[in-house]
Amino acid sequence: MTSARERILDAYVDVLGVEGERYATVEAVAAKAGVSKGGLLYHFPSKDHLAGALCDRLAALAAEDAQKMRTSPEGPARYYVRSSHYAGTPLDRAVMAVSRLQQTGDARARAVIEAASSEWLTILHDALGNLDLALAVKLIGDGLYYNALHSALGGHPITTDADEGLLAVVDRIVADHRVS
Amino acid sequence: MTSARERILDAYVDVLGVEGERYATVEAVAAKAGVSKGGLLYHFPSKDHLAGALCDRLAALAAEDAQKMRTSPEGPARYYVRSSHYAGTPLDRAVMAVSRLQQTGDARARAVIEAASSEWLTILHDALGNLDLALAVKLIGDGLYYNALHSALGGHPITTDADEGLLAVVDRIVADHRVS
DNA sequence: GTCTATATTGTGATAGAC
DNA sequence: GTCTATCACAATATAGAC
Repeated sequence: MTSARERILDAYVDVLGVEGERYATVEAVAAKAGVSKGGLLYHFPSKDHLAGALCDRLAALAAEDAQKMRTSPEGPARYYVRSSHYAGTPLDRAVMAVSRLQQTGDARARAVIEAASSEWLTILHDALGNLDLALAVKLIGDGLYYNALHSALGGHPITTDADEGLLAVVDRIVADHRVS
Repeated sequence: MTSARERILDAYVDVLGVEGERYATVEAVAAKAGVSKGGLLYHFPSKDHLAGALCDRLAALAAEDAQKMRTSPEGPARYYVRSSHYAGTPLDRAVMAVSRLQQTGDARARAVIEAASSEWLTILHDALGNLDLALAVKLIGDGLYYNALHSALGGHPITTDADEGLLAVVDRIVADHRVS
């Protein structure tokens, strides 16, 4: 049995991702986690603490992912674009949730997204040797997140499969710039 | 002097874009527009009507833009990527505002963004003749919006200049695929 | 058309029982 | 550790004066 703390955090991610920030009330999250409002507020003294814990979780998951991306056999560019297709992984869900949080003006949410984003761009730049090219690849991945962000609400479960045609275009862009 | 209705709608776009959905209360919007809460609710019988009017405004601006994009001398691909850099145009501001609205689960916001998105992709597909390539270009533009969405909050005024290096990469991608 | 109350509801947070 | 009240406050919306 996972700890109550983790279950509550999972429920928060879930409600943020599926219903949106407006519906992620303490009561709704508590209900989803199977505890009462008071029960939740024992583990997280305020809603703000809950948000902070979520940001910490994303920071940890993003650091893990950066490591995988750096050492990926297919190369960071293909890895980034492929993994930017929403597939419901813990990282995907955390990014979606914190993106929603960030829209409320939460400064930590902004900072953690900005940090991860900057790290991913650095990895692409290191691998591709060209900042404009790295930016183009990064933006394709970000665009996938943007679309997921707009598709995921209102109970639409999304999970887009990695798009082979798009990946082929990315491969080609990268290859074309390498020979120049 | 613009009509009070338009002034209120402008204020709504402003607050949504700069402070976020959470702070876009009827009172805050009314204050920004220089009227009272009751004054606002005379023009828009409910907050929901206000949201609906904003979606209608975006639909009109997006239709205008699609026309410009189709007939752009630089070509739809370069036009789309260049104009996706946030420059504070009425369309930029409306997209940003409705994106924020969409995050609350508003169905009309979702529909209008989805419709514009689909139209832009169609134009790119028609111009480039290759759906995967059109998708890649579209995603680069969407990625720019995604980043603007995260940068714009908390009083950070953004207005990114069009990035010539990125545009050059896009030109090259398009050219490379045309000869094949 | 625009304002000042006021009613109503929803939300975050506290207190204290178990 | 978790629950059931309960409080304090903010937000939408209404009513009626001007």
